[in-house]
Amino acid sequence: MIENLVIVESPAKAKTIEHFLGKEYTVKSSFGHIRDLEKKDLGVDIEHNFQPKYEVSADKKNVVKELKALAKTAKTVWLASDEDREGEAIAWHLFEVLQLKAENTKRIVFHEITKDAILNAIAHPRAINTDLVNAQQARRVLDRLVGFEISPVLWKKVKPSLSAGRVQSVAVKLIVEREREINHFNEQEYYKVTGCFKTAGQAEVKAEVMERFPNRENTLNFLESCRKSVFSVSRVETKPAVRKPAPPFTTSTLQQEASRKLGFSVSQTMSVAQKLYESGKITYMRTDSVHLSDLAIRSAKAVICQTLGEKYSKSRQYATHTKGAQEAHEAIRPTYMDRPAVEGDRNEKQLYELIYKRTLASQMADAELEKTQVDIAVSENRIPFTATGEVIVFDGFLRMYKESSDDEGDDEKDTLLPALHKDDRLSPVEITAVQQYTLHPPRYTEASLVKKMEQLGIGRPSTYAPTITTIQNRGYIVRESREGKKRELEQLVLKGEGIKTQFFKRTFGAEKKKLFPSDMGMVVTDFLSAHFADIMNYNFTAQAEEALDNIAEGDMEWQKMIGQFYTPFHDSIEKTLKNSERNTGERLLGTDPASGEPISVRIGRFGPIAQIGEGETVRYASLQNGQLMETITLEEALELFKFPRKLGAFEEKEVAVGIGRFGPYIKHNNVFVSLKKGEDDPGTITLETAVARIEEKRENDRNRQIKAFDNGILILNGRFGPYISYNKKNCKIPKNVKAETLTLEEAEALIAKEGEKKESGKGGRRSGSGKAKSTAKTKKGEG
DNA sequence: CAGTGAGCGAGCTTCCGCTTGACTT
Repeated sequence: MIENLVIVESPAKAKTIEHFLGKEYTVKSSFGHIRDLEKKDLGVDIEHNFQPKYEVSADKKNVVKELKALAKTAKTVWLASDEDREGEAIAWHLFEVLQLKAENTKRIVFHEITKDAILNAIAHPRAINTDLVNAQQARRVLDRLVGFEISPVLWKKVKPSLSAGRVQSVAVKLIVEREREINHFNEQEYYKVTGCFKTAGQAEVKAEVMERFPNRENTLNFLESCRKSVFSVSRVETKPAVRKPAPPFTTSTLQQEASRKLGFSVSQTMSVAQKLYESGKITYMRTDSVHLSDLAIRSAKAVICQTLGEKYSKSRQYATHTKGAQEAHEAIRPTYMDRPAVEGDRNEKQLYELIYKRTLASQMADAELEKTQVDIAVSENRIPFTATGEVIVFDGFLRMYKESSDDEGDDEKDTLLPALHKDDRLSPVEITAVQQYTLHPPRYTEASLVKKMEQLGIGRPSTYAPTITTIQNRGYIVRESREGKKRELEQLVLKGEGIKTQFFKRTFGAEKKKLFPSDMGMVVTDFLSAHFADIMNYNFTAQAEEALDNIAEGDMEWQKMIGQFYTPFHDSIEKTLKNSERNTGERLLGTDPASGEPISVRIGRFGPIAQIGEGETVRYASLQNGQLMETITLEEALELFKFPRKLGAFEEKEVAVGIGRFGPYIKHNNVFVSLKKGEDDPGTITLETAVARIEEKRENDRNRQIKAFDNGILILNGRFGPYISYNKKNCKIPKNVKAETLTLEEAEALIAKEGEKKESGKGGRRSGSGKAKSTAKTKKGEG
């Protein structure tokens, strides 16, 4: 028999709250939603006014059992899920599934986990808000209808197992459209002029010409005029400026900054933050709110005043402007503001420090700057040089934290200018014009995609990371680093009397961990845009949210909203199934000059291929990594058919060079050897070089080997330390066993053990759900 | 990990948002 049962969503939260409430209250967690639409089938009864068919989720059966038992004996049940659409629905599902009674069930909400907030909530219970619950049901049903009606169309018309959805399809579209912008980008050449001058007192002044020069001739003319010119200060303007701190972290801004400053992936940030949350070091990490509790603001103020002085403190409350924000939680902040560092692994320490500094900085004074702009007139030309200086008068929050920007290398520095006055004469030291090219818009990183999604109101803090994983697992996009191309650039230098031309090399287009669309991503995006334009519209979610708000306000019936959407939507499903062709994204490139047969690209069973001819004489070649069907040229496609190229024989076996998924390789006696990047060209490599590469690989393999037993068991050094290799199977060596002294018997015992594990693992997987399968797939892709 | 790409057909795939572990390498 218990007095009070309080149910919250998260177990970590339950623990904290139990502390605040004392013995009279038993606090349990529902672990999020406990019930959902039927896993199989549509789960929505279209015929009967879209009646949802709910079932308790498989992994929540035990939770429900426990809660039900407790609820039976409790005098009062307090439903304390979050105060947002999903939280209200969780409360309602709990009420239904646990068969609670209205007279002893109370709904309470709090936005911050402080004692005051919780006691206040207990003092002001309310009933479940049915309108808000209905808004959630509408959201859920809408997403199910979109996902489960469109995906099967893709299975029929494009490829099995593909998926489409309100959020993921638009996320892919963003990446596809950006790629096309880049492909269609018209690069412009220009010259940028910078100058170094000296004052009468020999102080150095660096300045640049703000105007871009469109071509070489133009630039030379300007330099010529500089040669004959005198330089003098024509204007000095000094202005005070202030910079304000950024608001404390939300999920999205934390993901962005952890990506920029720490190099974390979006999901890595979330799992590290989860650990910090579970150990009570930070507040909840899935939030869209920048709100801070009064307690947090007060204690931040105390810490700042004590460590830095009162003038560094400025208490601020921030307002959330994000589209569709629901603000059920606080911003992400340290639980205790007087803890600048915490225990934990390296990642936890780093992420905590970031959160700590950002939160404190948000409660600090503005930075005060003095910006100076100086124009330097060129006597023989109307175009001036401009020098800018920035001096920090008072560092304020900058002492603690500075937000990074997505534009790399655009960091402003504290540049000090010497004292300059109007009409001061300056003598030129060196004037340099550098050839430049305008840059295409940047590809998305995981974090910048999250930023964009948040701006469009697509997805929620709890789904940003999983959505990015999903669209990669489906093969719509890839995250890759690509090497850029070196390019020779011209530099014109005016020093003394002469103008010298120099050349230097710079890398263009290098990409680090950026998101690229695959051919499949492009084909599916085009297919969906052609047939389901509404859903692919960037405003679709925003418009749906408006309708959901109406439902939440009680101004509209949820079934009515779904009905208005469904009729035309289902019509387009039927039409697409009936009228559209199977879509492989086929594109005709031209004719093969050798045979005169047509050459085309399309998505085949194993991915994108190029094809020459048809019928008996048909020939296929896979596209290379990084090549897209949309942009590949006839010449590049013809190049693919030159492989595999036979080079000759070595040790009486054939040596051939080919191009595979991981780049160019040499094949000899069923052994594959990669070509050396930057050195070997698959089109021209000789037998001699190929043999040298084979020998190198053999040498490497020998070094890898720790021990070899007579019966073919090998002890090898691998990426994860020493392991046993036998019959192409690998087996880990436990940490407490020394690889060098391993005997044959011990090795065999380990292999036998590994075999057992595999067997039982396989059995489990076979009977497991589809989820296990997709995890396996992911592993393969990463490996 | 890297030569593949026919055709048939059974049985399966899929959404978004709330939550944690349970799994390997």
